[in-house]
Amino acid sequence: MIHPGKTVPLYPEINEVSIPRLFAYHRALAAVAATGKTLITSQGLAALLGIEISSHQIRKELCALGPRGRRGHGYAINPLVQQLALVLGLDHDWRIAILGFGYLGHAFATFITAREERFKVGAIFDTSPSVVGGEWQGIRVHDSSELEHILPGTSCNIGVIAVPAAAAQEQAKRLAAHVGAILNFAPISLGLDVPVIVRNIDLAGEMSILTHRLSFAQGLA
Amino acid sequence: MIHPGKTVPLYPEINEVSIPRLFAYHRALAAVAATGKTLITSQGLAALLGIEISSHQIRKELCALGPRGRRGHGYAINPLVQQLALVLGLDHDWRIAILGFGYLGHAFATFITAREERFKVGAIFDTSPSVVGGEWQGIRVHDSSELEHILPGTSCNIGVIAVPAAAAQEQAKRLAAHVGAILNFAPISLGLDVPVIVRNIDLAGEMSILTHRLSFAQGLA
DNA sequence: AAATGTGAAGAGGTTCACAGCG
DNA sequence: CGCTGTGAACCTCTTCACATTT
Repeated sequence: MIHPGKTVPLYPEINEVSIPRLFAYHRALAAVAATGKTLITSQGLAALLGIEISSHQIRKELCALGPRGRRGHGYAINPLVQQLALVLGLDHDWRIAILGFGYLGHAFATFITAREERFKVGAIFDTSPSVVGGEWQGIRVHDSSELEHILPGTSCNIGVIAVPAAAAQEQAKRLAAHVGAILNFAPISLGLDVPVIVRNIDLAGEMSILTHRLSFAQGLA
Repeated sequence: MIHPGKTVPLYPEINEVSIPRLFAYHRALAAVAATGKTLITSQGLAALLGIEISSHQIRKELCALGPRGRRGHGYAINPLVQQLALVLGLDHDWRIAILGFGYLGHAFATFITAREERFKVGAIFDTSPSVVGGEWQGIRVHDSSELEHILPGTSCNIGVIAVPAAAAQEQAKRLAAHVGAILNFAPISLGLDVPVIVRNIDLAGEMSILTHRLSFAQGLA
């Protein structure tokens, strides 16, 4: 049922865990569209993505965006790409503020801008004199003390915490006042009192999964 | 029931998602143990970790390792730390082979060795002449072509793929012949035919969660 | 009395079977 | 007939309530 007055469909019913998959669908479909193909089936898309995702799941997740397929034929690629871009917020650019421009910050900036053209780096901050004042892709690296001064003029709405753990808490607090979402690489839980969307990347935790499973595998042998 | 002859308890019933939390418990408890405390309750541990984990969950997960608490009192810290170390495989060192020593490989090496003393970098490979032949913490950076020659002598059992997407597939295949587990930062699904434990770090996917949720939040406003 | 240990209920996500359309 | 759309079963993980033990 569509409520009168509500013309923009929202998608709260999409599982958070499925978002990265939708992102993958979007990439794959955009690539296929570029070859001139206009129609694809859920099985065809599954084949494109490798063997890890079933056509069942693809259908379920695409259907959650609003039924768009033609039964017996498949999905028209172009509308689907546009729909996915809309749901993922990839119909416009995102400016990212990077806090901490050591190896990690640098790696992230390079990776993410190469990966998705909608992701731009809008501001870079660091505290090290050897980095501050330099440039990356024409973007000045500012001293972190200037954050409040610089950030409002950059229209960044996503921040990335790539500073050492000791500095993360304080810098995250200051960052949270200016962005709506934070990707955090620091191994601490940012105790933020402002409502901000936060994702933590737990690299040590990922490693511990590997060591646990390897230990268990060795125990079996 | 304990089977005769099986003296080492295995822990297949531990949820994979709980492993990073067990790792966090281990860290926090080890830190507390260093202060001289010998007893802690599930609530006390929850307080140490911040507000994100309930004492209920901590009890459930600790209990899955085998009941070790004293009702009415709490958990003896030292045995618990040892038990966690055993389950996580942190009772011995792990040697990590890093493929790709650009900014990401460098950042990962620095981060992970600082984070957990049991994680050591055992080998580093790259293809860039500007990096190959150099050293990091006394470890030589080898040319990737030497992988088969060097890796067997390093006793590395975990590999990290930090190379560009274009090179990831081929390098992962070669790596998989020598390690039991791989942490993959490349945005492709490594089609490996060897049985290897793989964890994929999907940074673009994490970003897409943020953009989706931000878009949705803006749609509400 | 105080905290653990644990079965049961609940929530979230995936897989399945098949109904529904083109 | 082919492929999508979808309710239901299923599985995994979290939360809860309370029995149990010191």
